[in-house]
Amino acid sequence: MRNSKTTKNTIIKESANLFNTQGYKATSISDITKATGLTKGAIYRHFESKSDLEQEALRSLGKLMFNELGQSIREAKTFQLKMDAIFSFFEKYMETPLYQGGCPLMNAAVEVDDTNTPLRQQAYNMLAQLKASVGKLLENGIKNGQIKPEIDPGFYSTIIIATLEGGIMMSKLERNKEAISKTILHLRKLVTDISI
Amino acid sequence: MRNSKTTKNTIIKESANLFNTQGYKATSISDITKATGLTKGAIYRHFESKSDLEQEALRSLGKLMFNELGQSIREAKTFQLKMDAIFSFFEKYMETPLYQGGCPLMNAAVEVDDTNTPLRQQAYNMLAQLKASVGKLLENGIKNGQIKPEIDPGFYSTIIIATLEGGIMMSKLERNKEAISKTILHLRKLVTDISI
DNA sequence: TTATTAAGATACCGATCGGTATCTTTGCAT
DNA sequence: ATGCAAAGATACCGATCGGTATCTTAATAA
Repeated sequence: MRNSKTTKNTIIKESANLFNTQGYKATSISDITKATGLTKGAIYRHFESKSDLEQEALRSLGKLMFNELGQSIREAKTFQLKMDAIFSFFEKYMETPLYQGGCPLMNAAVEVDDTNTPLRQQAYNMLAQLKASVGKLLENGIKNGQIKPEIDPGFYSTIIIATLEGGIMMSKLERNKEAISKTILHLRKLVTDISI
Repeated sequence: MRNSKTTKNTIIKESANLFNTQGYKATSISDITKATGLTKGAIYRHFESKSDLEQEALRSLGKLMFNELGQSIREAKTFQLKMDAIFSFFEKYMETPLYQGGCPLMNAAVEVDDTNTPLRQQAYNMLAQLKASVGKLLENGIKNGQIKPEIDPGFYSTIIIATLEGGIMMSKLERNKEAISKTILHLRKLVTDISI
């Protein structure tokens, strides 16, 4: 019947775009009806509440992000190339057609960090997953003798993510790639420094 | 008459706290009446619109930030100590009584970066000012023979700010100082590296 | 002491918020 | 072709939004 799954996905995609650009609280169901061409009644048939939709939207953005990131990493064969893949992924945040509004992790994190909502827990989990991914890469780099064994994966994954996210924030505000490009240049040097 | 200036300052301070924790759009005038004990009529006697109040609140947060930062820097006498002053200032963001909700620059930036509001321009100016401050410090360090002359102040000020802001975002989300402490440890090493 | 005037309170405005009860339409199984 | 169940539209709910007109209260100058 007017394919339920398809429309649900449409709602998630359109609302994810709105949430990620305007913010979660600042985006109304009315905004989503305009973006989807559906009515409020139709939307509430697929989602229990706005909070429910927010969570599904962020989950969708997270999947998009980690799928793309994971694929890029998998395709790169050496440690240095895998790190490069991460860097170019984040550099493309400024113009990626994957989703608009910048990094979904940062957007959600800054909006909800002072709350105790399901969305906050979700953002927290996204950050943990990202840290684990980068950390795992560094661990493997050590195992394979590509990185100096004395480096701490937990430490460097934090440094790398913080630098990237900060660079994205600055580039989004300045509306050019300067900041993110500089931070990535710096991180490439960092990777060289810890490489054998 | 019931000191106008004092009440205006109260409104700015209380609303700044709310804006910086809950977000600008997510904070209603009603929230501000509850926080100040004043009525809507009283608030609108001092501010033309909510947007006006938002701008004055962010301006107030910016002043607080730059005054405190500027004083810490002025009190430190060597380049390395001045950089240290910046780092400890940002490390204290997690628990400072100066204001709640984390870095006002990042909070405003992430909320408004996809808009074309006066608030966005204000956040942009704050970032420019912060970059200029750190850049100036690096320039002086070169002049005084404390930093290697080949380093680019614009480059390093971007790196330093991005890393700090990213660290704050992570620490706010994780609700502990781990991330910001790690990023600062990394930046201290960076400062050592570019020092003579 | 009183007149003046600014500060603050009260009561309201239309619009929009998230949400829902109910009706209509559509696609599919029979 | 027809009955049925699911998808979507319509019309509404009370609450709250930003904002304002008007009234009351209080500080000050005379």
